[in-house]
Amino acid sequence: MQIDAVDQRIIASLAADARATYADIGAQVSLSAPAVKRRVDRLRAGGVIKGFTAVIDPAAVGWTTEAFVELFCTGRTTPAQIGAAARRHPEVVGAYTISGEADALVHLRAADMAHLEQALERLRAERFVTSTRSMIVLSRLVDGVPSAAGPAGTPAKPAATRSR
Amino acid sequence: MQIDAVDQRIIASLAADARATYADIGAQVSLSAPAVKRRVDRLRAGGVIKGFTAVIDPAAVGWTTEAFVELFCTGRTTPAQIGAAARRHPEVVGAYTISGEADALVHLRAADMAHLEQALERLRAERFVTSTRSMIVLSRLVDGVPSAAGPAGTPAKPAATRSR
DNA sequence: AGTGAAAAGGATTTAGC
DNA sequence: GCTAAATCCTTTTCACT
Repeated sequence: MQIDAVDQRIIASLAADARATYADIGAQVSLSAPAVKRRVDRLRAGGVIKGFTAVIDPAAVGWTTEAFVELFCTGRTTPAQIGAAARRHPEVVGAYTISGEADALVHLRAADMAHLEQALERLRAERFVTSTRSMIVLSRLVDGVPSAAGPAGTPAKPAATRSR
Repeated sequence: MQIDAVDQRIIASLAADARATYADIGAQVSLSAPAVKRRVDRLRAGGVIKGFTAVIDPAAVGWTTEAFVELFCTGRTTPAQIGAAARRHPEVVGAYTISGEADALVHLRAADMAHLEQALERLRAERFVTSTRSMIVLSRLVDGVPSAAGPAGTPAKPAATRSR
């Protein structure tokens, strides 16, 4: 899908405040409200904008314990299998296949240590998991609060990627 | 701050669709639109809802390369120092102090490998960083798309946390 | 193809209760 | 927290470039 500079700015604006009115966004990008809506509709239909969500303080809703878990899997385990398994556990907020020692990295969020341990047990019970290595989150320093200057807000290829 | 069961459901609804109208949310939780707005205003003021954002497909905006980097720091490095440093780099979308071998885990998102390498170099140049270990993301299996059944959508302490 | 203007239908928000 | 009313936004249609 094709997205131009104006689309980029609309995306940045929505990332910073998903409840902004089309008129407000239009003022930022010098477009009328209907024009903005048409572009947003197009971006949504094209899968560029996957949805709109509220940024919640996890602690405030009682999810105070977080961990990243490296998964070591049996030889013939597909990413799809890992993904399907990860989605079965509500505590999983992120899952990635990775290069390096481990096969996958799973981001867990739980109510407390006991809950986290329980989720971890469930995860380890998956047939393809041979072992795990956990990193408990002690403090969240930065966490996906798009501050208009984040990835979505900057040009697609910032600065340039020349090698040195 | 105090949040009741109705607040929880409103949060879940907004996490699933931040652009839902107050009337729609009200229909889900059996409240009138103004009542929902008052609660949302209160939740925002109390910091429970930190904002509203669009969920963007990183690939669509040209950020195709992602990595998790374990940071090993010098003895007397504070979380605040690491957090401040992390926020200086726009490629950082998450940063956490963790238990285990490393001191911190940083989630990076970049346009391509060259850009990622450049960001990593900048990060390694921070005075308190002694060494790093990178895990390149090969595929994103799950990534914070609150499907109404995620953390924010479930009761604060799901199931119970009894030990076995 | 894409934009702006206008009108009809809703949503938000401020009241009063 | 609800209802009601005024204001503002959204969304469609249509004409223009």
